[in-house]
Amino acid sequence: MKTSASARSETERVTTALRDEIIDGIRKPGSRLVERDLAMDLGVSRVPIREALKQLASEGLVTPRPNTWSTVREFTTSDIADLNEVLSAFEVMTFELAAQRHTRETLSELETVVRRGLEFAERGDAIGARRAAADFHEIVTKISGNALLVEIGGLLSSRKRWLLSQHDDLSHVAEEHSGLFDAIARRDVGGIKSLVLEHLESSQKRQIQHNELKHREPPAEPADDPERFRDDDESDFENIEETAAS
Amino acid sequence: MKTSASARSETERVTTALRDEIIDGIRKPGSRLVERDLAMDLGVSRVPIREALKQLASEGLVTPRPNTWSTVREFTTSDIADLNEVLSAFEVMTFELAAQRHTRETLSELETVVRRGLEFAERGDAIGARRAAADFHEIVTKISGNALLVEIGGLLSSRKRWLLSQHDDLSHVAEEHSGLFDAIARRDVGGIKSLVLEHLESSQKRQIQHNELKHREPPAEPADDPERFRDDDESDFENIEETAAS
DNA sequence: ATCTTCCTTTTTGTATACCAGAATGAGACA
DNA sequence: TGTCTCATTCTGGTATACAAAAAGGAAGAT
Repeated sequence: MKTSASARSETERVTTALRDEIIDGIRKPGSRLVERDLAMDLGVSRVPIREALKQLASEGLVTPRPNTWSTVREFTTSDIADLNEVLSAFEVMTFELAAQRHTRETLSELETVVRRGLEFAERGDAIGARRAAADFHEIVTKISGNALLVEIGGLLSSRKRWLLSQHDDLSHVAEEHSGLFDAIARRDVGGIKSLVLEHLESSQKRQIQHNELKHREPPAEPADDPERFRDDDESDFENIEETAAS
Repeated sequence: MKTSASARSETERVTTALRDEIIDGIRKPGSRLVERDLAMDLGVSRVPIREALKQLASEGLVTPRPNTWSTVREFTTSDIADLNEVLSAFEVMTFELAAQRHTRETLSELETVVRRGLEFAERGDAIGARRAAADFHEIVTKISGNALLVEIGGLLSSRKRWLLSQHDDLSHVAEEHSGLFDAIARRDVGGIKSLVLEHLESSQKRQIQHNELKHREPPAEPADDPERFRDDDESDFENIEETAAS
């Protein structure tokens, strides 16, 4: 039961398990993540749990609070706006680089995934389509040839997966990926930017549309902030100034 | 002085200490980071050390290897190229947003730092100038108003500090920061991009100039990647490895 | 002399137990 | 009703132990 699959360490297994549970909505936003409980749940000691929680915190899926339990992150509309904003810069860059640097092999790998995505979408397999969509972006990042970009892509991948999990109409996504693939294939470095931005924008619209419908009930506090400013959570985050001293 | 009272946890203290030692070159690239030894060195148990190492690995300052010791990261020219590439997208976005979203208060805070940088540079205080330069970028990121951008900026900050530590002529940097500040102040969203790119480029030139070639081999893969050259000259001598450990 | 193979050492990964201190939550008190 | 106090709950950290994996070296084979 615990020896599920190809995982090299307990920490990794735990991290993967928790991440999936959070993204799949099994762990509700705002719910407590208590180390001892998780340790018993997953049949390991507190050590791997601690490391997993730290990792997931860095991926933005859990909200740690000093000296107390962590919680499953509650994404606000402003969080999502920030994410889309960042994505619009990073993805453009990634695709432009990929269009320049792809090779025969990497391109055919990408084509396979695009095809798979289209098939899944056509026959209504949301889970498969989502996986293909995530794979597509991951492979494009790899093709970009920039190791740091891959790293950042990995950091953002959980959030991206979360975004994808928020809307179920994946057919547009698959088609747009197909168009993006074509642009990469013909090395259309100049034209790919607008395609990427359109892709993000249309994806964004579907998020909002879908999001407003499933308005989750406040787990604790109805922290509704229509403004751009974040009200709560000013405590964590590295203190910017602090060490000034001089 | 160095260890100001602002450290909240052992892990944080350890992380800061190790990070500084690595960036300042006290810990040589490639040297071993053994948990038990570090624990004794820094007078703590293995747990904070482990967490610090994990953190620093995510910041790209240490290279972890499964089931063995970590090492201080050896930056290759390709690593630096990747970093500059990412930075050129990241910083442009950051500054464009900052130019749009700054307020009276944040602007004056920024001005203070710019002034400080100029003063330090003028009187040849490299350490102070470097700190001011790092602060400048950090504050601009904050002004951008995008929490995720701040997060990514934090992740990249160690690498940026490392870059800064590689060249000692900080007067250009301070002056360019002053120019960037002006552009932000006058909300010159259209014109700031070229300024940022120039800033990065000139900084990059000084890096190369100062940076003696110390390469390592890129991951074993035949570079089917003709566009891009990262000047591989021969060498890759049996690197110094952990000659010292002192 | 160089390449394998085997064995010892080193070091991490994980478990377990325990403690101090901070945050929480509930009850006492004004 | 509000706030103060205090027990409880958790985390952050220490210490210790042990299995498993990698590294390093030595013996043996070619």
